Amino acid sequence: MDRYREESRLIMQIVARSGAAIEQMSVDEAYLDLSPFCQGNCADDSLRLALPIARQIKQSIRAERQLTASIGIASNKLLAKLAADHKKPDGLTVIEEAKKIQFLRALPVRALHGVGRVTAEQLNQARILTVGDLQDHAGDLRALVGSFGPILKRFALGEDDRPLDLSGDVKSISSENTFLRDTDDRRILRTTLRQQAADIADELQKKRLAAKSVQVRVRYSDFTTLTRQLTFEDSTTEAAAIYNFGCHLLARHRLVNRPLRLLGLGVSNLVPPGQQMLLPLKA
DNA sequence: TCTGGGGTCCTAGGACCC
DNA sequence: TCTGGGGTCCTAGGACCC
Repeated sequence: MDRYREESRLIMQIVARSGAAIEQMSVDEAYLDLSPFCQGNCADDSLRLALPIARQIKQSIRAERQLTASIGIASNKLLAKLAADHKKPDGLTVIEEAKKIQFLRALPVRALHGVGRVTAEQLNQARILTVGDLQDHAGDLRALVGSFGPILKRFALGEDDRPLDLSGDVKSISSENTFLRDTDDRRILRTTLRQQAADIADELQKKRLAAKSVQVRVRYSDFTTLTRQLTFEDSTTEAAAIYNFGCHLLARHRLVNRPLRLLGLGVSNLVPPGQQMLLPLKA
């Protein structure tokens, strides 16, 4: 895994040479905003101006890392991702504004960002199978998918105004383990929790953060999954404290009343370390 | 996919305060 | 004492993404 991370870092360095603003999504995926370098006479002209930059990135990755990369060029994140996935190992796909409706029509609804197993099932039951069906749907999608309705409609039409998230802010850090065999052996559970607390404390230190909430997660043999969390006034960076809160949560809610398939520990409510509590001001 | 691990966001209910 | 409304915080679960 560390090999992956290192490779990822090197490739992101190559990508960064484009000068574009970058939002890294995972070890092997990132969005680039090339709009400052690609101002054409019309939207599709601008997209075409991105082509040589994309070719250069692919070539550098191949020359320097002996790896292929798939790139999608489009006017927003939704379409760029679909374009990148269009041809997989070594692709370069442009979705032009003039052709986006047509490109989307035949795709299953599941292809759209935010449509997972459950939402796809909801839509399918209403006989909405493809993105084309969504485009043609006259009624209010809120009846089917709640507040996601208006966004889903826009996605179906290839419209997406989500900006790149360049902040790099982390909201939570967690670690979990699935046991080879379900267990309620306290020694095994304590050892696991202690290691997880140590890993989390390491990450907190690397990211220069402290946590104000601790959360445990258990999963039983029937796949029932429970989480319990605790928020405190002072923040912590210490493995021992995180471990203790984890033990406390497990005990207080009697979560180990049968063997566990999975045990997880996490922190959230992250703040700069050593931050003092703000005292309420009274006039 | 009889199901691994690390995340984010949304919703809904309850507690608490004014 | 009971009633009401609004706002905020915490908690838990679930859907989704990579």
